[in-house]
Amino acid sequence: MTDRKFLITAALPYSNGRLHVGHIAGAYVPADTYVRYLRATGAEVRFICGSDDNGVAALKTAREQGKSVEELTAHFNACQKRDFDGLGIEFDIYGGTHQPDYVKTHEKFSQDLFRKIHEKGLFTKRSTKQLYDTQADQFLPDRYVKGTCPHCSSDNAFGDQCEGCGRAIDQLSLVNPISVMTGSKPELRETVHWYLRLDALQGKLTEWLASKKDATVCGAQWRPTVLNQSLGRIEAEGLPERAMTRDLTWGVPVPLDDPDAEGKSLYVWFDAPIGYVSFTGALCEKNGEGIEAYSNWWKDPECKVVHFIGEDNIVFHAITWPAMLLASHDSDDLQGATGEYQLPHNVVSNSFLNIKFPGKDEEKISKSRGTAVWIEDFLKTFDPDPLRYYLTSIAPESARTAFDIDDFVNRNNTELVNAFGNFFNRTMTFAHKYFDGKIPAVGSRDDVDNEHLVRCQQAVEKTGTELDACHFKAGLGEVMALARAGNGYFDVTKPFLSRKTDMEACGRAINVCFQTARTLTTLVAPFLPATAKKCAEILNLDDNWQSWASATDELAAGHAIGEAQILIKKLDPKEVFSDA
RNA sequence: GGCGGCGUAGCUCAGCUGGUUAGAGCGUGGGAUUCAUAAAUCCAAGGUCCCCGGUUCGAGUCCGGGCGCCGCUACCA
Repeated sequence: MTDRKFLITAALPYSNGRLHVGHIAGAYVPADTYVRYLRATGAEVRFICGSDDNGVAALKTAREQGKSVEELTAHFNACQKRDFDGLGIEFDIYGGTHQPDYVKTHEKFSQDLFRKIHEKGLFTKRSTKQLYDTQADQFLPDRYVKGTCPHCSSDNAFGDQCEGCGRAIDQLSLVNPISVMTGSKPELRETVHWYLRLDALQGKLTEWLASKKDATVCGAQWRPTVLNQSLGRIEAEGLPERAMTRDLTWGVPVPLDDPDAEGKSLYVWFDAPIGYVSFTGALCEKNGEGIEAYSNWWKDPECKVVHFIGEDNIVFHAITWPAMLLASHDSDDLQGATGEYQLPHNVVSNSFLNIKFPGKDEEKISKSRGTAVWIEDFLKTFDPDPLRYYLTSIAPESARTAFDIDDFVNRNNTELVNAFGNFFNRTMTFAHKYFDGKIPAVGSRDDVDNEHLVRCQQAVEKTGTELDACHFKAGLGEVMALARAGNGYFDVTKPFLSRKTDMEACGRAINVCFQTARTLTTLVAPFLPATAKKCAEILNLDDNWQSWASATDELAAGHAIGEAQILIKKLDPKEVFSDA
């Protein structure tokens, strides 16, 4: 087990806004849970994230807020980091593609990869016409041009799609185009860009993706949506060349000795995933291994790279990004030979989270419509673990689900508190009342005791199996099932009766309850780290308590436990709603 | 239009390569109990597994068709 090596990434949040529950449910809680589990099994893991700072969207927001783009992205980078910290999502490094401490390294990595692909002849240089905002002094992406729809004459049409009739629009066919950046009338200009030859890579990519269909062959369970969406797309439309450069100065400069490259940046979707690599380099440097040690993670076939993303990122992480990596290869090895960038071992994607307010229909989370539940606000009222619990239990693993504050409170109270918290609490208080705060003697266990202990062992295995497969909802379900089984055992053995008649039997039962609590502590740790830590303190466990292998190590009779305390607070729906 | 996902108990959802009386949690009704954050536990009621057809000894599970909801369709990330 200890020879396993993983590099886990969570999607880089774009640094022009705060984080809401949808972001967290999609990529971050699952990734953090996975990392914690892998570490518990003894794997060597690095967990990488950071902000995606480049691109025109940050410029636009900065302009709207009257800030410099550096100021804006630094601000939100810090906000996001705070939110992650508050939720117990612990990256080994939280970088930023244009943050002062990372931008140089990031540029170097991005430019190196671009050059490498260029040398391999997998870019096509081509000229196109595009709208230009003379006031903002920049070319306008489709979405940044507004105008009248050529189909339905709606005034609410953008350069990519009409909001009125929903039809796709060519930017140049818009009637009376207006720049969203400045409101001025754009003019048509000629521009040159470098296009990635996805067409040339299509065969290899298809083969690579197809190899992920069989988990027993590739060793990773790809979610059907990720695979089918990507393969379906390629099969239906093929892969055309895609521009990987933009007319923009806020980004990574195009590293070519070519007058046409002047004033151009790499497309933000080209450089963003390279952030995973450059932040790894920065982490290695910080750890004193030197920046080049990144290759121990990225260019070693023994290391498994797993990306956690939201559904909007599927195409980029399952097609474009692997294409970039493939394009850099000298060998024909699909996954990457030693010394070459390894293609992702898995891409784990969740659907989006909708939101459901009391008395209203389920709807999309939207900043502009004010339907987002911000992490910052949430953490002012609630502890992080109930949110982690809720988001994992309703995780949109196969279809969209909805965040419902009513449901959140209910699940917290009826599941987390009543089943899990209560089992701990009744065991602890019982031991304090009748066994002087010490683990009672094992006694001579009977079938009921032994069967329950076997049940604990099975829970460890089942939870592990689910987590290995990135089935977080199911994994958490196994943990909760054990907590319920613990309650069942308590009720069947009735130590509260035997304490009056047979202290040996009473102690025996409580001893088994403690072993169960011990196991639960390790099992719940990947999901609810703060709660697990509390459990470990209460149980007075040694430093190795998170190790999966030690989950069923028995607490010795006589072992002293700490004070009993409430693990999870019960929430009063009335108070919660008055806040919302 | 094309591609993809979803449609299973009142609610939220599990059901891998087809196989005994279709599962869990919540909710509801009831029993028994008191160590516990008035919690736990046990039992029960509740389903045409969206519809039609096909393959099969046998389909919620595979195939074809249809209906409904949703997402994607790349140069906004």
